Amino acid sequence: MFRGINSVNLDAKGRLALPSRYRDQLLKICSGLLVITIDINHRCLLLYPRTEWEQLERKIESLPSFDTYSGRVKHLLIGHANDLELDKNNRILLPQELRLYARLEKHVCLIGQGKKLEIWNQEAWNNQREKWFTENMVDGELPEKLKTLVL
Amino acid sequence: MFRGINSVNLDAKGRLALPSRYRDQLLKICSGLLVITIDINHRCLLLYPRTEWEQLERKIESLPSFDTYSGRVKHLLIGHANDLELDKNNRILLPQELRLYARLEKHVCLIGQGKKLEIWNQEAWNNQREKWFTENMVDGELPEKLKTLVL
DNA sequence: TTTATTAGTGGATAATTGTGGGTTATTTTG
DNA sequence: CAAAATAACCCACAATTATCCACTAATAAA
Repeated sequence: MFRGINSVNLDAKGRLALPSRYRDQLLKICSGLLVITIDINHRCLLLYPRTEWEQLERKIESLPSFDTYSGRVKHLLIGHANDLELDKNNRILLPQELRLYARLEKHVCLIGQGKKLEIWNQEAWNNQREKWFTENMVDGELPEKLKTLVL
Repeated sequence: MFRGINSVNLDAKGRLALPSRYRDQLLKICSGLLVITIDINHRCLLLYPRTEWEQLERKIESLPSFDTYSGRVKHLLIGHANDLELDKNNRILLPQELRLYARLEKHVCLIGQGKKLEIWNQEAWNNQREKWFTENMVDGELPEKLKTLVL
């Protein structure tokens, strides 16, 4: 399980060093094999252990072929997915295409989100966070599950 | 499983070099034997391992004969299917007819989509992608499977 | 404080892949 | 059947990528 924020720097080649606390975990559950893809709702990237991704991919693939929205989700998620592997220094090389999409330059944020890690442009993350704080939730729009959630 | 985007160039002869990461996989599952056909929903091409295609073809053939849409699907998919084989440099020669249909010139995109690869005119792909990003999904129109998908 | 160990960073080298084109074989066409 | 067009095959160069190594900073132990 991934939790917490890390602020990390990409090097000139677009490599990202994962926080060492994730290292053993990743080697154990997926031998350092990962999959990275884009997030559809925000301009950020999603990093999955290969094993986790494959489960998700099966679900995505089984979405109906002739449904417009399903096709879109398939194209965007699977179409942008890249296989990655940890190098000996605990780094991954982010594909240029995805770096451009998420507008990643030097300063990026790693956000632990359970089964996956999110990778944000640092500034974009700060802005998004501010937005979430200031925007109010409208009660009528909350799904049942959220309404009954006990923190 | 095919995933991810590759930007590739057709050479003057209309040959397409497949990314090397697919090579071993293709030789293993179908000895480099492929089938290419057109996509019905977009102006792009679909590339299947021969083995995959044959399974799909059986399903397509069994579609009801007196249904208008089924007939259309049969004609378009099976009618445009071409057998291809990888050459020694890991390339395939795209039939001219199909190249014209998908308006493929020099710059094309290869999009991994699970069991198949899609081949797009690069510009067409970029446009389509932008469209998908900017158009919002309408909640009421989402199929159940998509609504409950957890990324 | 000093030393040892690990984490983070950068870069050189070697291997692989992408790309182009020349040559030979095969098919098509008049 | 000859000529032209197309396709298959092969080689070689250029560009990119992966791999490896080395240095510095940071942390922990002595």
